[in-house]
Amino acid sequence: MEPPAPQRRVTIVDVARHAQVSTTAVSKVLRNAYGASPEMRTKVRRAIDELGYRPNAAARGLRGQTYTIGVMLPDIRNPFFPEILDGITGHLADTDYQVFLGPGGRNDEQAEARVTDAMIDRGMDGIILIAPVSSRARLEHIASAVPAVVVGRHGHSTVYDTVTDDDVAGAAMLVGHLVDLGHSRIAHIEHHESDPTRIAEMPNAQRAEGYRRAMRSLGLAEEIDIVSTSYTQQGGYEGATQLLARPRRPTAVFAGADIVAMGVLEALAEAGLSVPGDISVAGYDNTTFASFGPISLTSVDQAGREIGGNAARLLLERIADRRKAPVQVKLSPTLVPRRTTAPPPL
Amino acid sequence: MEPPAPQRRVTIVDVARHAQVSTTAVSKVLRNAYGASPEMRTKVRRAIDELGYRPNAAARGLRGQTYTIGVMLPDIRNPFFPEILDGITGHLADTDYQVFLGPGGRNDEQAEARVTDAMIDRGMDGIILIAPVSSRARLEHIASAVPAVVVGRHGHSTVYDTVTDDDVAGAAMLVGHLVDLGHSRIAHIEHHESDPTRIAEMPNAQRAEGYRRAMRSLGLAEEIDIVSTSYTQQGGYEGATQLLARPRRPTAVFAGADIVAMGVLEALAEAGLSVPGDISVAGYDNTTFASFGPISLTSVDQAGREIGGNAARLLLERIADRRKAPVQVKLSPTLVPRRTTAPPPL
DNA sequence: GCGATTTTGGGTAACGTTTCCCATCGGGTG
DNA sequence: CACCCGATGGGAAACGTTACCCAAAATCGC
Repeated sequence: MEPPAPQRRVTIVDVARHAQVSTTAVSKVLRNAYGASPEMRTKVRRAIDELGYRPNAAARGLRGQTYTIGVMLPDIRNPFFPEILDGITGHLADTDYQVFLGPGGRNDEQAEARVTDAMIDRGMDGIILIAPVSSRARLEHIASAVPAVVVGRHGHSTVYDTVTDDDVAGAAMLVGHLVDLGHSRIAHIEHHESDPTRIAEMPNAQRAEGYRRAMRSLGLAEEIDIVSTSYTQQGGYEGATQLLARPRRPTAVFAGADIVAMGVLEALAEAGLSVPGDISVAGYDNTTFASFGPISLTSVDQAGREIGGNAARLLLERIADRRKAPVQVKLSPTLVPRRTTAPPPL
Repeated sequence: MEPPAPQRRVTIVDVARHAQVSTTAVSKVLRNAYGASPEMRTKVRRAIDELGYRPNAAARGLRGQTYTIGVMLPDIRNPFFPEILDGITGHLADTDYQVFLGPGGRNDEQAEARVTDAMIDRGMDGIILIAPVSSRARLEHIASAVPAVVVGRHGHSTVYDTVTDDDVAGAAMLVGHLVDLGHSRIAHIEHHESDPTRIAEMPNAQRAEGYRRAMRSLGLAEEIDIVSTSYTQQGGYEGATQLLARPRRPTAVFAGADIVAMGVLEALAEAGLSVPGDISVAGYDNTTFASFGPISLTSVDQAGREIGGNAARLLLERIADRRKAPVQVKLSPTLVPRRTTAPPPL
């Protein structure tokens, strides 16, 4: 008794033999290439179905395309990514491309390098980098090896396309909202960024800049008050603690990200302050939990699906023509007022 | 002026020439295979570094391994997955394997099939399926094509290993906790499952079963009250609405998942009921937002990292020996009491 | 009708690795 | 000193697909 033979996979040769044609013909049919008559097509397709043939991606990759798109995701916990991903997969659903996600590590350039290298090694046809923290040079290096689209990094490049949300405008909208409610002492918690090559490109910097500009243009330059921590719950907690220690406490806190706002809410609750009665709080990203009843956080919604859809579209265009001129798409966020913002106490 | 040649990638042949050895020798060094002297190894490694050579995964895949592990993720929004993923990547960090995530679709067997087929087409060395909804037959089919580990499906198989959390025990712990607080009218919101081939295998069914058994063994068989909706926020909202319409309202609601509990909290808030003053609420999964200050949801923590770590370990073992006997690992959850549960109103 | 052109189909050489061999070389054994 | 053996290195054939050709047949233009 032999062990059951590990059943060799059906190859293009098997299909060719079964359909009584050449492998070239089968290949042409598979790729909808020129040079196959309608009868040939139906004959081959029938053989494919009968044998349950599926092309071997490795063999294809050796010759060129792998029909695979890589999406680098630095932090899978960021609840904002699913929206982008939906946009990407939605756009790619009708194509032959398959999307795979490469998990990076939070703020970890090395992990990003590892993942992107792995994608390149695997001959992926294109890469979408979501909010990468890698240096500009590194991004250009990647893009020179494979068609790439960068999401969430402001700043132009000659080799890759970018899709961003207008963070400056979003921050300004939020400040406007708070001012309309009657606030003037509005503080901001930002993510600390030290690397000079990245500084202006990162969304956190843009949000802080949008905050500054809006405050100035609304005549509140004197009230500008920024605390630098990080875009984490912990960062929000610490930031709020610092703000509460101010002699003149702010009446509203604009946290640079929803997760930061969570930390702020926690600190305020511990301090016995009510939201929005004593102090208003707003986040950014409109993540899933922002809408949860007990939280109901005022936030700014980035058009996640559109970001993803645009990224996918640009990538396909770049795959089709690697030397096309790079495009920058900037989308507009929308304000989502909820129950954590209200007029300041009298 | 030529356009800059698209700079051919460095191949094993280039390395061999540069080191003045055969490609065979380079290959041996790369794979730490037998038949290369120490001097040969250093010489080749130097050439690899100098040229910045990286092996082409497609070519490797054509001959055998791709050093790629696929993780199928049906719902990227489920905030419980990152823990599992951390466990997986942590376990695989020191190996040559690279992890890629394949996004499925919520409760979408077809999407799962598409992703898993794509993984097989790409010659991935092994696949981890997280909480798949596919039929048993389909899972066995996958596992017969490639080493596979299934996470979150109870029920044994002869071809794949499984890693699960003891959902029956987790549900029982939660019921015990509520009973200890003094509750007896404890209702449960479950995810409706109709497919008979899956029914006993799915975690939702196990949680409901754990609830039933615990209620019975605590002498509360009469009080068993299950509402069947779905594991979504909407499902929680609807479930709670149904429960509030009961003539004898429950004093505690055990939602089958944290996200369900969010819907419950929303419905209760709308009904003007306070939590936990009027009614206690508990979830399951201990997702990130459960710990947020304003929510502070009592939940059950699955040992996510351990689940992932075990899955990765079992997969590597199975890759090493495809005919080893299948293993079932069942881990124990822990209760995380927070502020949404308290003694019932008098 | 006849040369020119288009359509149709296939042969075959890559692509970059791995793996199965075999050849060579030193040195130990009888 | 003949023989054998282990260690070391390399030649060459796959792996499954695509793309560049070329040949034959069918169609077209006049």
